[in-house]
Amino acid sequence: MKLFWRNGYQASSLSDLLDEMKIGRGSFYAAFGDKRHLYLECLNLFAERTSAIVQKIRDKHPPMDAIRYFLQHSLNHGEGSKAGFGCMAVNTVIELAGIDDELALAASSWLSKLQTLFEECLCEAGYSPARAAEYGAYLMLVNEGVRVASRRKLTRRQSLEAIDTALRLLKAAPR
Amino acid sequence: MKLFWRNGYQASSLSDLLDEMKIGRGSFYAAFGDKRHLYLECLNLFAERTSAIVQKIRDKHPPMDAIRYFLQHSLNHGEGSKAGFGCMAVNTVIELAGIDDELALAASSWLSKLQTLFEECLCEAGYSPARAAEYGAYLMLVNEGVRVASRRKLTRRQSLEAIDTALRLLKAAPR
DNA sequence: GCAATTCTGGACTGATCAGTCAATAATTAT
DNA sequence: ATAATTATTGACTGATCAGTCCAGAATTGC
Repeated sequence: MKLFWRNGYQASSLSDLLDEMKIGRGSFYAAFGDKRHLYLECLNLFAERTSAIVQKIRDKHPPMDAIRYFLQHSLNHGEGSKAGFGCMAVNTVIELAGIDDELALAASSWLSKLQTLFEECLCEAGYSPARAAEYGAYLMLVNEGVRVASRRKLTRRQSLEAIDTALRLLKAAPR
Repeated sequence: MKLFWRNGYQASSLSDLLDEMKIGRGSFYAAFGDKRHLYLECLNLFAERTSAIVQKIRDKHPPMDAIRYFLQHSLNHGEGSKAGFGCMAVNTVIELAGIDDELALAASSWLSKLQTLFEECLCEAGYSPARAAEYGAYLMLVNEGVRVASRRKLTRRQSLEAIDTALRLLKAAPR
């Protein structure tokens, strides 16, 4: 999953995957079907893991803080070394839209689900359902932007400041 | 350029390019060097064309309107059929970061230049230099988000509304 | 402890890839 | 008109790709 996440679908050759997994070709095809099928599984795993992260953050923090922490998560260059990977769903949409629409759609659908999680946080924070829907879409835009930005060679500070601005503007808006 | 823009670098095979350009292999290599070199040229062409679009819009509209029109541009499914292509620079950063850092950096640099154009508009609209810098970064985040969103199968309406929200929040902020 | 079953690795296949090159066609110069 | 130059083509190369398959290793059931 990490390899696909970092390098994308096409740039991850089967040999690369085998090296990373330390298994032989036969085992791979016996266990996972084919490259594409594994990618789909990894995409689902990414979605599950990310959902779990959101849940964990929501359990510990008030909803608006949770949104901030989620947007900031995995921007640190230390933790698990996933900085610079971006979001696997965003990466998939960009790389595979028009190339493999089924995979791109799966990724896009997960993003829609994440957007509803944003909406839930907003509702919980006292926003009206209509406003929650509107600002949920806004936060998805911000999220997509953050994940693109995290693949560029920008300082962590720059990313954090942009998130800060986006959330400060949101806070100033009526609930 | 259109083929690279729509399909990305890796998914555009040389045969695809030759079919699109309607030339033979030898002519291609005589004229463009190699696939990678052509991609870089296309990236530069994309940057030039986009700069020209920004200039054109700025000439016709007050600065804040110009920003809105730029963010909305090529979201229409009629005009030149570039809807769903996203931004070639964003696509390049996502696809090629870690794969071909030189190309990814070229794309990222152009995005930085675009960000300064946003800043110029903001200054022109009466924002202080400090605020213009901050909101320029914010607008780049929004831009990146919009270009990701435009590769998903969302309705044009959804994209426009998210842009609307992002700009309304900005307008409400102090200059 | 032995046999049946499952798992594993790596040689192999055909397809496709980017890039080369020499023969040919088109153009330009004289 | 003819020679020199330039442009174009598509067959060719070696590399790499995803996916197959079978022999041998490990595991399981009895």
